[in-house]
Amino acid sequence: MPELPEVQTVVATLAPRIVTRRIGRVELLRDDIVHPCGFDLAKALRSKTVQSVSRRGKRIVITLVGDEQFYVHLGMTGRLTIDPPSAQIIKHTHLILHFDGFDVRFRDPRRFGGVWWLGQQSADAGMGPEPLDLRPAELHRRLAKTTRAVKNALLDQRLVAGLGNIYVDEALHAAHIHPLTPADQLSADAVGRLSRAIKATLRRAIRHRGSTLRDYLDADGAAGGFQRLHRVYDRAGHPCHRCNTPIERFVLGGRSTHFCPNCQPADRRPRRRVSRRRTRA
DNA sequence: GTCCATGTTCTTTA
DNA sequence: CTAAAGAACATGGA
Repeated sequence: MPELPEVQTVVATLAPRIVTRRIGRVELLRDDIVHPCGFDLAKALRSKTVQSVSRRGKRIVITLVGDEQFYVHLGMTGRLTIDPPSAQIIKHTHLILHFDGFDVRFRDPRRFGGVWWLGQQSADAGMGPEPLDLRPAELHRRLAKTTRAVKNALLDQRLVAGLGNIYVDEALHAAHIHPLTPADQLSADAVGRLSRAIKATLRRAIRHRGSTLRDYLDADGAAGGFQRLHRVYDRAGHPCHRCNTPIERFVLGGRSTHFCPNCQPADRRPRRRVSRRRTRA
């Protein structure tokens, strides 16, 4: 479930615990989560000290003293948590890094996530720019290269890195853009709104420590709070907070897509706005 | 049993 | 050849 705000929150909770700390024993309980396949991760990490923890797109990048690095991708259900060494090892725990006094454990039931050893390589390969420092003109240039629906284009990590199903739906609503709009047909004005909407949505989500719908927890085991502020995601049939029109849901590229038919019209220009922002609680 | 899920990548189709 | 659409991956919860 983790998109940029959730990954950022994991990095923020993990970094202060492990930076400058030394990894002791490494337990790899399931070796097919390691890439490249067959790489001896335990050997590479044992007795190494963590220099930094950062984020690139949805990747959690851990750099060791000596500048070798690896990244963890949480996939759909992955968690990277700090646990007491005495904690029971629950099902689907695939990797344990033993530090002095605590463990860092990677658990991922669906195993869409994993650990990628980079060595001296950068974590940038195949990644688009970071959305939080992407200029509108650059976003416009990138969107203009594809006829795909803007929602599909924004989910493409090579076009821009870090957005997923939740935040694309939320940002398109904030920008008043229909998800099926061909990416290359967006006006400069629309891309300007989209650029601001993406940044504002991500910043708010980070401030609220991400969204927990089902599986996501940060490194301290804490859930996010942004799901309570979603305007469209998982709100099909509920009134739009801006205009009270029921939010609609359809499937696009195998992903559920949520939008307000009044605020995000397919063709026509203007829209109605109702003064009331919220229905009673 | 059925459907659905915060992601990515491979395969198929146009 | 390229771009876009679909299927596949694996598990669990409603």
